[in-house]
Amino acid sequence: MNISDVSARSGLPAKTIRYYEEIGLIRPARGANGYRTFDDNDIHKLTFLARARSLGFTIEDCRALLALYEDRDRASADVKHVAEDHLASIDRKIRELQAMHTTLSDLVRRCQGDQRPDCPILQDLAGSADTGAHEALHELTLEQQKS
Amino acid sequence: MNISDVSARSGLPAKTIRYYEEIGLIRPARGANGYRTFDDNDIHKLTFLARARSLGFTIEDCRALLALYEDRDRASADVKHVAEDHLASIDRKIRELQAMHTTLSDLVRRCQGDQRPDCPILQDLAGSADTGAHEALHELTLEQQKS
DNA sequence: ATGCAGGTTCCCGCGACTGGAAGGTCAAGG
DNA sequence: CCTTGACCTTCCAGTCGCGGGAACCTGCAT
Repeated sequence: MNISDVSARSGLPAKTIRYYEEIGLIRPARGANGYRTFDDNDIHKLTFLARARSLGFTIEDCRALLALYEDRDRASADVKHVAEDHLASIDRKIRELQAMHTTLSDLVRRCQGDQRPDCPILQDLAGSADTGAHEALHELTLEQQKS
Repeated sequence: MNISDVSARSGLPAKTIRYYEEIGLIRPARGANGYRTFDDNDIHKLTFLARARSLGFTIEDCRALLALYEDRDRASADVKHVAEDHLASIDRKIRELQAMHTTLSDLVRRCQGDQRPDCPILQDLAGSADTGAHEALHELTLEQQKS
């Protein structure tokens, strides 16, 4: 099976599949012409990777998960650990985005959006700290800067 | 005022301030020794940028917002437009992350996390589509791939 | 023989920085 | 005057996960 077929089956662009080989996630065979030849196991791995990536796991997470997947003596605790760490980072990102959303939607709501130059959004960015939202977000982002 | 003072005041790393100059967001003066010399306006712009970046605006958004900020004849509608676009992209990201969170937290919850190899997380990644969550997320990510 | 759709490698670019090397400058202390 | 150490400068490389495109090779149909 050539790369474009595998691309269609896995949903991954051919470029991505080549990249995954380059970084050692898969090792497809090569035909006499130099073309990559994918077997069922390669395809299986690629769909695994596509699914893991779609859940937001990093490439290195995927490498670890793939290794665990192929290790029949793995402990499910190890898998769960990777997933929980990722889940926590998703949580952090959601909270960060929600804090932005809160502040921004408030500013947008208060902006007339007409031809006049007066604009609460610019006022906030310029540091006129009369809204309270500024400082609240600042605290939040400070808390989250560790990650 | 030298760069480390400005860094302390604006909260931005010196590296970042140099980068902002490089891409033309600020144009600090130079002393006879070649050191950057920042005036109040530079500092004002940098705190503006720090605030805008902390709200998730891209650098190009920041460039536009800064230009609007300095244009006394701007229409607040233009500012609002930039902010609304950004707000929409924040919304998309939140929904994407929430979809991941839903699926992942379900998988984590169902994983025993012990010494045994059986693991619903790996089963899902491997494509055993008996949960229903897989397909639901797939639909979602397909919808969102446009952005 | 020709065309074209596939495949291959290679290198550059993205965004928004961050780290580090190599070197110039400044103020204080011996 | 010399040294030390903290600053400043520029420049280059790396991050993450690919995507674009050049230049070239292969396979198959006409």
